[in-house]
Amino acid sequence: MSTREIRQTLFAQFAAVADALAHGSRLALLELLAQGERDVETLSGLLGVSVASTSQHLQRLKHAGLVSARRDGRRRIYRLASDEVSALVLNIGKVAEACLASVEKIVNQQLRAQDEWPPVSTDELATLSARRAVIIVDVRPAEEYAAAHLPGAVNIPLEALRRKMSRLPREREIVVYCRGPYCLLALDAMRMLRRHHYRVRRLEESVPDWRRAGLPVETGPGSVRHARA
Amino acid sequence: MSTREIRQTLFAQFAAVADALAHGSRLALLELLAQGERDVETLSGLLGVSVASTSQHLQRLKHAGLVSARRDGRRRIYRLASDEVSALVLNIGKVAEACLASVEKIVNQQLRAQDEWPPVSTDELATLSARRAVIIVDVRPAEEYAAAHLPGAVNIPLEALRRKMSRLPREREIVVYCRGPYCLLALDAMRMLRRHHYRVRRLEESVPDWRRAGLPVETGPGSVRHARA
DNA sequence: TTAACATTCAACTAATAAATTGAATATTAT
DNA sequence: ATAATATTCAATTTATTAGTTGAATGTTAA
Repeated sequence: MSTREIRQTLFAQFAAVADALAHGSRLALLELLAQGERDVETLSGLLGVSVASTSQHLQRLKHAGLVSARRDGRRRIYRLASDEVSALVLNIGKVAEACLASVEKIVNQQLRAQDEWPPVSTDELATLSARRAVIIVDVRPAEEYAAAHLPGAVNIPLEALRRKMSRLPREREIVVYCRGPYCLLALDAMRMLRRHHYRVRRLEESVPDWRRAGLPVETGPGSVRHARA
Repeated sequence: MSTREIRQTLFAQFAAVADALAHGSRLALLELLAQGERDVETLSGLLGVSVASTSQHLQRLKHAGLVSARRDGRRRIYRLASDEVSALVLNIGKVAEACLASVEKIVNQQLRAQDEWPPVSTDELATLSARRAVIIVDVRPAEEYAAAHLPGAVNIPLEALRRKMSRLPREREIVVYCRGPYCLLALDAMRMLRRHHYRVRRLEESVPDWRRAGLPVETGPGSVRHARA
């Protein structure tokens, strides 16, 4: 195999990975799978895309090696091949922000502008959390919280927030997080909490980043105490 | 603009970036442009792809915001929009290595296997270089060396190496580098030097990484002394 | 065994992409 | 002005892709 052939083969394979990423739905699927494994129908629902279409996108991702699948009864459960994949998706987002004016505009006007205060950094959160100065709220769906969440975080899915908000004390600052910087759940939560005069900031990092950084995550469902009306 | 629309727009734009990367020739173009700006004809020659095709690939990259172009006389000079783009290309390579068995095999058998000793790390090189324990050899073409090279490196393009090798002292260890981990120039150089009983290792990082890490690079052509027969 | 279910497969349509060719454009040199 | 040059544009062919529909597969529950 000549030097030239090796180079061409390598870059062609890299291109195959990029090709697998080259569709909005597939990127959204990877963002979801970064939170934990899921079956096809659930993904289809969360995405708002037909089951057949979702299945085919998942198969393309699998063919590119970015996800793997296993059977569980009559369901097929897909999972990310590696946390590196979600880092790659974030990297694409970062480059898109840097290189595409249209993206930069959306991010600044629609996402960043909601943040009256700058997002909390991972380091800062560690400090605040250690001296119990903040309440960490995970606003993702219960399944994703159960798969992995930040140590000490409580789970209040966005859809339940209005109902359960009253349990949150107003004295302590609240830090919300969701699936990552391009997930909008935390922004919606922040807006809602601010309207009710909570002090709330956002954590940009999320579980996949946290785990990739070698920091510990907790697993298991939210407490029954919180889940009761 | 609804939350859902924002999310879909964002991911669609991210997908456009991935789409721009989804071709072997375009990834190879980005690797070349990461070394410094270049005109279309030169890129076409280095790539071994027709001028028209090269031009069209460059335009797609430009449309995605990954490169920019300026005129210089009758030439059109393309350059990377940001060093982040070359980091993204490396990230894709890394994920491809982790996720695609075929890539992992090629990298291990064809690239890594050539390294009898592990590559030099950036930190190690800094130490070795500070006490003049090594000679750093940049085996890229002269234009790329001139655009930016590691401090203290001498330029011996691979094609000139056989002729100029004798100038290298055998007492000191040699560290070679080229365009990055997926460029094969340094490997060829290493093989050639080892056949002539030089002690030689490889630096995996390259100029774009070096610069992105905030380390200083030098510019300017190689010395006349070295260029003379 | 049969029915119900989750997922995949196969076939189809419409849209998009890659490479090639020759013409068109813009800049410099004569 | 005119010729030469570097690049882009336009048109073409061929191949690939996304989404839809309905049938096929494989698993569990009745």
